[in-house]
Formats: sequence, structure tokens, C-alpha cells
Amino acid sequence: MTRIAPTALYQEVAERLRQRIFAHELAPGDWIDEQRLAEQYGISRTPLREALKVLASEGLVELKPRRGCYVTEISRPDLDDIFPLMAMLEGRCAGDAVRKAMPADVAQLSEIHERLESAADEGRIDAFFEANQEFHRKIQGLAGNRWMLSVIQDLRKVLKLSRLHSLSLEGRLQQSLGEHRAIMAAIRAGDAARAEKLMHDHILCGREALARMEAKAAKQA
Amino acid sequence: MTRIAPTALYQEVAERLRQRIFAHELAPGDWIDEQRLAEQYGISRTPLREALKVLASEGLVELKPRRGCYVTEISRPDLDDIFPLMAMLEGRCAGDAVRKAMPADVAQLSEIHERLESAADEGRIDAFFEANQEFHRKIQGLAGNRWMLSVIQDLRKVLKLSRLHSLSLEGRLQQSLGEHRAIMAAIRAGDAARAEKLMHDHILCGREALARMEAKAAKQA
DNA sequence: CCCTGTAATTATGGATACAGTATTATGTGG
DNA sequence: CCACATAATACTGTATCCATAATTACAGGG
Repeated sequence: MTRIAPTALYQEVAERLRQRIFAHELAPGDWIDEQRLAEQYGISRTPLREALKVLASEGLVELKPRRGCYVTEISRPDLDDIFPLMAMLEGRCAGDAVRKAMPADVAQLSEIHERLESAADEGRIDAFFEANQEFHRKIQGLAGNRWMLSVIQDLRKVLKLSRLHSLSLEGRLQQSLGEHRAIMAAIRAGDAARAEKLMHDHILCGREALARMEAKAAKQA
Repeated sequence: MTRIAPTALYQEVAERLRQRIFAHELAPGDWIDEQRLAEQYGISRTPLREALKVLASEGLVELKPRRGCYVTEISRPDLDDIFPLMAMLEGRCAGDAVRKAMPADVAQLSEIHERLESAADEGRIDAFFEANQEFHRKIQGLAGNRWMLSVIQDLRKVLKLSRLHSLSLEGRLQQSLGEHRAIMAAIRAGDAARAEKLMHDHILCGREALARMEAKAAKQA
């Protein structure tokens, strides 16, 4: 594959660092050693530092002047701030999506939802994950608000800083599936208000599941 | 005043560039000449480029690989996306603020509102501007959601790209004042739901005023 | 024995230098 | 005279280098 859109080096580096942060290979609180990373990637510090500026704007790392760069530590209160915000935004997306959706769009959503059902049925967690993400993305796409999309994506990146975030879905796979069914039904019925409300609550349920994970993790420690 | 928290050069530069962009000294669509600006500020291109990365993340400029940096052009559809989003966010802020406000907070808001009243009374547009901003900021502060705040601020920066944005307030000074009165009343009454709704509509009215400005500007051209 | 002050080391931030690509200008052929 | 190709120029992107500030280790004094 020849690169038709030559992305700059700093963008590549930023993306790689994001992945490492999401994978907690670079864990919250970790110091980021610029020269170590630079020689690891076989590049100079310049594009690496530019990448870090971008990640800092996204909230994934914190740049302390003259003291280096650290992976952001996300706190309980932060999660309590972000989740209601996400719930409101994704809820609105769902409502707008219903208002704008053409029959073909609803069909596509149904198809994605079917993949979610079968993934849950077969206990394929990663497939469930994937279908879940796609479902949300598709709805956000239908809402058709570029700026809302970008806000949601930024916030979701920050949420991924929390190690428990991805795990929390596993514990409530059936519940999540049920919520998705209800949302899908509201969409099919063309009931925008109900879709909005259901999506809103769906996200907040995610917060509660995460809180339970935290409690469990704290008990084990 | 000695600088106790030495902010990095790229931050200073980013702030200066923001001001120049907001002042439309660097207008939407303009190409940003790196070496020219660098020598203008008496610095090298390195921190300047880092500043541009930050501004790009904020959406104020667009970085086209190998083709340079351009000030973002904000379109009609963009405004139609952003204003409803802002209305929702600031509305929520107002509601949360009412729920969390202590009597002292309400008193402070009243005081700010009084400044708005007298500024309008004396026709001091810049003072009106200032009080207006402070009122909104105070409410956002009371809501106490760091992440919502940061989202709102980012979006507001983007709105400032539109030259007409600041002017649009002038044309509806009395109307805006009236809306503020109603919001203030709802806050005093502790009616969160009404405050939310009023603030929401207040922002949307701003969008309509801007649309009228655009129409007028188009007619003159 | 701990605390403080100083020196050495190390990393960050900025400047300069260089390579590669896009744009523009110029010249030649149709 | 216009179109296209080629060369010159200018700017972006990356690397290297240097200065300065922070951290750490160590020595001396309380």
C-alpha cells in the first residue's frame, strides 16, 4: 500500500503513543522519556515533542514546564464529570440520529445490532466490543454534527486512560445488550425522545459498572 | 512580577497567535508564514511550530502536510453545528449551577448582573461585553465540571473565528439583557430546569442574531 | 544523625542546519 | 500564442547541537 496521504511523522508517533497509552504500556503517572522513545523509534526528539504537544491538547499527557511529560492520571471526580457529559452528548446524538435517519440507515444499524446479538450469544467478547463501538459510531455519524463528534471522540480518548474502562463492559454484557435492544427498538419506532433518554441512561449505566469495578479492585488490593 | 511559573515559549506564542486570530489580523484562510512570524517574534521556528500544533488541536488552524498551516475557515454549517451544541452545554451548566449554588454565589451572580444592567443603561458596549462574559464564566464555574468547561471554552474559541460573532451582540443588546434578566430570575428562584431552558434558548438566539448579521453583510457586499 | 548547601549530571527547551517536496518561473515545442 | 516540461526557488519537516534549568549525589556543618 503506497501512502496516498503522507501523514507527517509526528502524527504517526502521536498515534503510536496513543495506542501505548490506551494499552497501559505507558501507564497513568508514568514519566515519558523523550530521548529513550526517540531512539526506540529511530527518530529525533523534534517530531516526538511535537507529538507530545498534540497528546497534551487531547488531555492524554501533561506537560510540566522544564519537568517533562507525564501520562495523565484520571481521577474519580474526573470520571464523575465526564460520564454525565458523555451521556448528554451521546443521548443527543441518538435523538438527532433518529430524526435524520433514512430507512437504509436504520437497516444498517439493525445489521450492526445483529452482530452485537450474535457476538453476545457466542460469548465473543472482542466481537461484542467491536460491534458495540461500531453501533455508537454509526449513530454519531448519523447525527451529522462534526463538532459534537469531535468532542465525543476526545472525551472517549480520555476515558480510555482508565484501565478498568474496557473491562467494565465484560461484567455487564447481558445488561448492555438489553439496553442496546431497547435503543434499537426506539430507533426502529422513530421515537427520538425515547432513543435519547435510553442512550443517556445507557452511558450512565456504564459509569456505574465502572464504579463497581473500582470497588472490587479496591477490595482485592 | 517575577515569573514563578515559567510558561514555555510555545505557550506564549500560541496565546499571541490566538489573539491575532481572534482580532482577524490573521484572517480565516490566511496562510501562516512560519519563518516570517518566527523572525517577527525573534524566535526560531521550533517553538512556533509547536504552538501551531496546539492551535491545530484547538481547531483554530489547519495543518496541511507539506503544504503549510492555514487559519481555519468556519462555515455556515459549522455554526449550525456548534451553536446547538453550545446551547445544550451552557444550558446544562446553568441547571447544574442552580443546583449547586450557595446563597453567596447567587449574590455574586446578582452583582455581575447588575454590572450588565448598568453597562447596558449607559450604552457601554465593551463593559456589557465584559460583564456578559463574566456572567457566563461564573455560571460555568459554579457547575463545577472541569471537562464541560474545557469543551465549552474550546468551542467558544472556534466561534471567535467568525468576525461577526462579537458584533452580533451589539445589535441585540436589549434583547440579550432581557434574556439575562429572565435567567437571573430563574437562578434566584432556584428553578434549575427553567434556568437551563432559558440559557439554552439564550444561546440559540445568539445564533439567530449572527445569521441576521450574515444576511446584512451579504446584502451590503 | 539529619539537614543544608553546593557541585555534577541529566533532561528539557530552543536555535541552527539540512534534506526533501511542493510551487513557481522559465524555456521550448506544438 | 498557448501548453507542457523542466529547472530553480522556497518552504516544510527532521535532525543535530547548545544553553539552561532541575534533580541528585555528596560533603560539610549543626
